[in-house]
Amino acid sequence: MGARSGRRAGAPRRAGMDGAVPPPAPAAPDGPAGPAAAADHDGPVTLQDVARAAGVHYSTVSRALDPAQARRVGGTTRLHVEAVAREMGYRRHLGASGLKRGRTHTVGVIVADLGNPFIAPVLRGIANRLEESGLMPLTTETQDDPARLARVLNHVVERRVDAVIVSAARLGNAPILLDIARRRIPLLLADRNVPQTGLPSCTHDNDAGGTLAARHLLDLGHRHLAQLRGPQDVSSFVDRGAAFSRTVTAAGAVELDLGDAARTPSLREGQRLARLLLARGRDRPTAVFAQNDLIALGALEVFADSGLRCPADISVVGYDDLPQVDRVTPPLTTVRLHGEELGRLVGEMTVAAIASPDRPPPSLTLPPRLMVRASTAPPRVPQEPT
Amino acid sequence: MGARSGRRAGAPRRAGMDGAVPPPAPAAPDGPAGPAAAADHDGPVTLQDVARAAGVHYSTVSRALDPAQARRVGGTTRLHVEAVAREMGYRRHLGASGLKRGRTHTVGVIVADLGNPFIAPVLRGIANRLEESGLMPLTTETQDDPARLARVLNHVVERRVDAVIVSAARLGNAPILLDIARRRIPLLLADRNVPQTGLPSCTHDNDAGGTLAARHLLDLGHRHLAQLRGPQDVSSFVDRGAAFSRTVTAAGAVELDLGDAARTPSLREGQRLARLLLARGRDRPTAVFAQNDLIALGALEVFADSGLRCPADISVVGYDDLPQVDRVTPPLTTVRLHGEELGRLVGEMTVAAIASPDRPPPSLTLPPRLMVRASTAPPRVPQEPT
DNA sequence: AGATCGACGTCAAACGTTTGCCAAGCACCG
DNA sequence: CGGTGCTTGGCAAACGTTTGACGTCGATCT
Repeated sequence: MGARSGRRAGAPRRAGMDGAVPPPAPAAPDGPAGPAAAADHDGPVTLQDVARAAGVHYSTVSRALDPAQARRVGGTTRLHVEAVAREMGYRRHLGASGLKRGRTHTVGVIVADLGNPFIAPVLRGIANRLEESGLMPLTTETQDDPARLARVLNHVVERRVDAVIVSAARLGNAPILLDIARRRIPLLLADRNVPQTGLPSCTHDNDAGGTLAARHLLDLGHRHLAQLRGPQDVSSFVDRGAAFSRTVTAAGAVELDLGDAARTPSLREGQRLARLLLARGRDRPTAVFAQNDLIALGALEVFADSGLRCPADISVVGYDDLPQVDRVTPPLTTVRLHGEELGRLVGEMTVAAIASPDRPPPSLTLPPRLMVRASTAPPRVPQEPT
Repeated sequence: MGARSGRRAGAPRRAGMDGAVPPPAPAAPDGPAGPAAAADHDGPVTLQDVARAAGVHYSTVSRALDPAQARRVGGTTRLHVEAVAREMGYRRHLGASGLKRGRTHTVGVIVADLGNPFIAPVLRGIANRLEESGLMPLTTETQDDPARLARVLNHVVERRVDAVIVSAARLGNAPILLDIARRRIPLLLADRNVPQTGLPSCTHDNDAGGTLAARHLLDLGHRHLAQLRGPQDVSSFVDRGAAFSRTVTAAGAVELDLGDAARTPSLREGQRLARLLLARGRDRPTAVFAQNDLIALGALEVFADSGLRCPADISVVGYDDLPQVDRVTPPLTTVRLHGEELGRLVGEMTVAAIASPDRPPPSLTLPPRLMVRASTAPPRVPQEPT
């Protein structure tokens, strides 16, 4: 080497912002993070640059800066190198590092809908847990579009993420998920399961949740019930629906089959289903279980518009306990999930899966909890008090 | 290489799921994305592997697969190579590619709080626009913690993102932001501005928004007003607050100075400010401008709890028009922003900034719009009808 | 004193791509 | 038939790291 052009010659150069920058104030020329200057080429500072400046070989710099290898280099040298590196604002190039080490310290996180309030705590839990292990989530949403899921998976594969967490899985996505698993990329399912794949998952106990909802309504005395179902290609909805039905039937009460389900777990679809329900006329149940809060909110709205009072005329149970549902009218009885905890756990599982890819972590379920509020009450005229 | 252990010997192995797998069905052995097999080593398929299988040099494969270079290779060869690559499930290693090309096709996106409903559409807008240009957002939240912001910025720098979009900027973050800019990483501010830095930004017109809110209340006849301020180190709140005050004063009405501001733009802080306001007793204004909807919701709750009726006793204007605020009681009058549009625009700016890093794109502002609902009404006893 | 050892550094070969350059082959033209 | 130009494909040098395999140098042991 040695024969590179000039060294620390030339003007300091204030790397960055040469082109028209409107306001003058450069404000704090030396930020807290150091000058970040002094490479003899443009582009970021490299190991070479630091090595030259510190007067050692670049492999020494690499070792000095890697805690795991730091004992391979003398104490004073290490301190010196560290000082120089900090001074120059060196940041290691994780892409290059990953090329060599085969680890990108990045985990793909794929969710269905960032706008669903339920997802934020989950992401927070994941991010916090991953950060503890030096990993960073690469989050994307699919909007429940299979084509988009495929594209996103492609992106994360190209980026060679260390693992993928999918919380956007629909039952039909099994093949494409298995394709990822076949690439030996650890794949974890969060919140939504796809049992046929046998992939490790961390979900809420939808079975328990559905049972909870049913039992509550039965205990109140309801004998005519119905469900406003979420998309039936999502395990969570199927499971909680099945548990609800099972419990209702076992109690000898009757469940009206609406014959349709929401295409997306959204307010709008909740409205549609509610209208469908009202169309049943005299057949109408005294209580409904909306398979998630958004559907419940949509339904409440339709009920109110058609003069039906909740809970006097009809009781409504939701699912998820979204942030504001205790503030709508009437405050919604719902099943509470602990999103952040779930995120944290799946983060934990991910770390484990990366550490030993051949031994996938066991699946987990979290218990839900019923939040009783004002949207449920005994039926006005208790049918068949038995 | 060559002398690695076994090849395609051994059982199929169902990659990554040896441990207890409950359901049997392997489901669709060949997914739509191809077999993804047949490298003579473990780990992902490389150019070398494809080249060997196709009987050409790996540089030829590289070219055949790059649309921009594809004309450098003969038609039949290209088709053959493409077929083999698809067959083998080859995915290019973006890390390695980025090392050579200096482009990661990744953009860091930093937001304050993923749980804030306002942010989801913004992220959607950004993601959609970026995807059109083959970029992928790397999204993280800082929870408005400066230390966390620093960590996150460090992460994205280490990953050599092509640009960074910061929507979590507080005014005090100027130095650390400039540190990024000094590294010649294009940096765009979304929603929140930091004027001192002169960085390009895309924000809502908070000046217009604050004016809109003030004018509405003044037009209703209110003469005694107050603001429930958001964090005063965030440009958006400062700006809309200033505009509000200016308009109120110009109209000769009086604004009560609460002497405090929310530490975070959250429901809880809204409650605190509302209690502070009530403590003023007989001094109480007839209308308040909450600088965002969460604060407004918190305040509404406190008002209701203390027997104050809205809008009869006190009018409330919010800001953001969050998804559910038309469904609380009373439906909230608020200023609507178009988050997705903002996201899209900042995505656009980002693409431009990456294309020509020396010519930062001009800043933009989007006009807000007042949504009048039931939380505002004329004061019960119009003071000084003039 | 010679062998051995530990500590500290350097060398150089990867990792998977991209790409400037060269060479071979071919067609075409004068 | 020689020259020119075009097409196609191979070669090899990067990009910034990591890391196994040496060296070198003192110090310690026998």
